[in-house]
Amino acid sequence: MDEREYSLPFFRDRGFRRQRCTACGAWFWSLGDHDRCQEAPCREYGFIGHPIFPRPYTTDEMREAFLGFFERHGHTRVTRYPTVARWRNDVFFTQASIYDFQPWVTSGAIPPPANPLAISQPCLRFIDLAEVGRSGRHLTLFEMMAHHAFNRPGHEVYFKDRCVELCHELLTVELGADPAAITYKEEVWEGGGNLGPSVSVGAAGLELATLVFMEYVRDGDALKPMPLTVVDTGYGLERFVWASRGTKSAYESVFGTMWDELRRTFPPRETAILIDHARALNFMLTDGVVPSNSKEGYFARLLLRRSLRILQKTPEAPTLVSVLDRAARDLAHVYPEIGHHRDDLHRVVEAEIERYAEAIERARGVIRRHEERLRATGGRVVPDDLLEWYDSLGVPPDVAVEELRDPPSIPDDFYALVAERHAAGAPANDYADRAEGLPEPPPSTPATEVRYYLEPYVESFDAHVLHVDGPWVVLDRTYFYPTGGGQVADRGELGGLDLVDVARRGPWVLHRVAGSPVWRAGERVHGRIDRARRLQLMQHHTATHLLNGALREVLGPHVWQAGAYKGPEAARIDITHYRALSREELHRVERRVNEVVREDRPVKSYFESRNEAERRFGFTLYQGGAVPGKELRIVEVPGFDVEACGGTHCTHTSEVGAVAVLDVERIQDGVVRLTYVSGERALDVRDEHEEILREAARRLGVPTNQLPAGIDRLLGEIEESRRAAKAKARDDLGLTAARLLADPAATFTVGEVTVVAAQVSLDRSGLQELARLVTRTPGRVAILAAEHEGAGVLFVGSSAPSRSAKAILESARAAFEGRGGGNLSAATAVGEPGAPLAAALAAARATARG
RNA sequence: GGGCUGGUAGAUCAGCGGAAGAUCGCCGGUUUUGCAAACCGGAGGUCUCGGGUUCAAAUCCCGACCAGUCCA
Repeated sequence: MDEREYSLPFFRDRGFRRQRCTACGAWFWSLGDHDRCQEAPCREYGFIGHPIFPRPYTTDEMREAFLGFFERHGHTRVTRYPTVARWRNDVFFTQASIYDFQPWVTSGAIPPPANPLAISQPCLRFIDLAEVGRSGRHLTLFEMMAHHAFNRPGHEVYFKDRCVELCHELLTVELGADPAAITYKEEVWEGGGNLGPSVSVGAAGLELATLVFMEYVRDGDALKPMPLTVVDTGYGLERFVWASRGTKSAYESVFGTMWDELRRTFPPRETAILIDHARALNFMLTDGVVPSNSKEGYFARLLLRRSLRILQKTPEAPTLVSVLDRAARDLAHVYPEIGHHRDDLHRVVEAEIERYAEAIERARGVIRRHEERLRATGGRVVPDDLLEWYDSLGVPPDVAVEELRDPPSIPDDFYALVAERHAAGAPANDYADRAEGLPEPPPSTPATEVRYYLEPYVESFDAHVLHVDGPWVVLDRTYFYPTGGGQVADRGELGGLDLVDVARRGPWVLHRVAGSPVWRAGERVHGRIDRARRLQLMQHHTATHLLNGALREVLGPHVWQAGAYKGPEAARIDITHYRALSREELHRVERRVNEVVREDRPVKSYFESRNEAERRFGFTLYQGGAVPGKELRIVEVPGFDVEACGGTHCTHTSEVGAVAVLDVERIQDGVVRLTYVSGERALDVRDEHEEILREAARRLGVPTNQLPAGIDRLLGEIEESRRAAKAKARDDLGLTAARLLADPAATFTVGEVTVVAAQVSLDRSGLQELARLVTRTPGRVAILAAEHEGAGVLFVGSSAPSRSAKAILESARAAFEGRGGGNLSAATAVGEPGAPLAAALAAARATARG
């Protein structure tokens, strides 16, 4: 990046000098003279015992100082976003403040909530999980304070120069740092195909902030200016607090009195881990993560289980729930939503604690048995076994070792070895682009005016064609609902052609018709919506909201929508929940939903500013993932359910008719799927079910209400006749065995050994059973032959140690070109079709005699 | 989303190519004033499901389903 990018008027006018770090070689700007940049590792920490800021701040004070400063300097304070980044499919968690605005705001698709804005965003990062408590500064939960500006052509807010000036003023004027101590290091930031200059702000060995200026798009080797440039800053709240206190580790500065409290029981490292994890868990669980074995849920489980292990090792340790509560109390000063649903959060945690105990219990059994088996054969447990057990049973090595009589030593690099086992490549981070495969209208095409929100009951309308591309048509206005929010697109007719799909792309609604329309731009066309289908979709969509509300009421506020689909045949909703639904819970949910339907509550749909809506309803608005836009469309059933939603809805709950849940399944750990129908479909499905019952009852010849009893009787009869058939077959075989033993043509004796040799008419398993009956008495040999499916089968059984079944079979095999084998007590072979079975039988008989 | 374990009697599990087992529980008997216990006997199985390989599959291979776990 060209050095002119960094030569800002602010630096030049204020007397900053461009200098070069003798350690890392980077250029930096400073008012003071430094041979090195003021960041680790180029220089060591100089602020321990000598704080960078003249007075100590608490975390809350520092956050307020930052936000207040930027508010006074023209920024709007924006509330935090959830730590679970539901609006993105490439990451699980919010890892930086700019994540809040990606991808829609940074791409220019929608305006930011305020411009410029200031925020302190709680972020979760798990990359350095192992360093937490060890390094003295790493955290899984931290707050990134930031000021952001989004500049469009003609609407410039501020960029590099003003940004650096604000930063410098914050540090030196607001917080009182020595201006000469600060260095601004020149760096380059790159990500997501964009890049730009960035400045790293350091003092006394500590990197305090990074100022990033997204400015260019990489186009091969060339750089093209971005139409929208972004000021992306990041100031580590915890670092600032640490810098104001200069304690040995950041934890003592950041964790306040909770640190001192837990330190009475735990060593520093464990204390730091417990508090850090408790803080992170409070945010994750409050924002709707349910611990599980996959996706974001796994990270909650990881933190919970790590904390549990520490607590379990210490006899006088408090409970995990009380540690979480204690951390929540500190956070709730600024984030009142933390701790709001304390009881529900406890239930979630207790469920996970129980599951961990079960997993460990299961593991103990496996480990003990494994060692016993090894000891029996003179082997012993090796370190590799510990790895295997951690991987497949979830038992940490120190717990496994407790269970062993002769434990191996735990490898020092245990967790590195685990990582090695999972060396497989990372999953593809695909931004699923729904627009893919859709035509792109020319940019000059005016936006489609969407009418389905305002007048959801309109059935036919006229509109003008704006653009035609193959079967796709763009209109100036439309009442057709495009696929979105889990609701499938409308059908109907457009200009006399069947409408087969509707999709949204940017500001346009694209209509796909069957055939090739020859319409010109400006032509007037008539649209007619498939009314019955649309009504059904509306009913399903509203039913989804009602169900969601009822689920949260019955199961608790940890329930979040994790996906939904509303089709004309049925609808389904996936929810986060820590176990399968019981019949009783489902029953209560169903009752509640239908109660709300009968109460005929209004379903209000309206637009509201994002900030106002979030203030009134909180982030549970975003059940279907985040919705872009400064204005949100709110769908509210007062006192029951409020969601940001772009779908079409009934105006009163009674229009839903009824909601019938057809199926409940646990689709993965932590996620339950409900499939249901409403409206006309509920009646149809009820009719179908009744018909199935009636038909089943008719076939069974019982009244419908006696169906279960009738089935029991039938099953009993089947079971009985199965037993009878089995008994009869056994009896028949017994008779055959007795007959053969009494038949001198079939039976002869050699010394102590009785040999039965005969050709019978049985299938393969019949031969085996008969041989078994004969050889139940010791000292017997059974040589049985049968024709089966055109080929000869020979079965030899032996209870005489002197006669090997296998040897007898081997001697006869060649005679009928048989293939087979066996062991001392049983052997079988199948011959070639047409080969002489009698000869084989004779050969076997001869061997048994001899 | 990917890897790894596992799915056999009511429960916990063994068996890992040659004729389905153990322990507990259950039923019956002996013994005992009664209970517990001991001893003897018995019932209980579509070895998760579907394909394949093989003379032969609970066992090996492939695929589903279910559960557990680790990693992103």
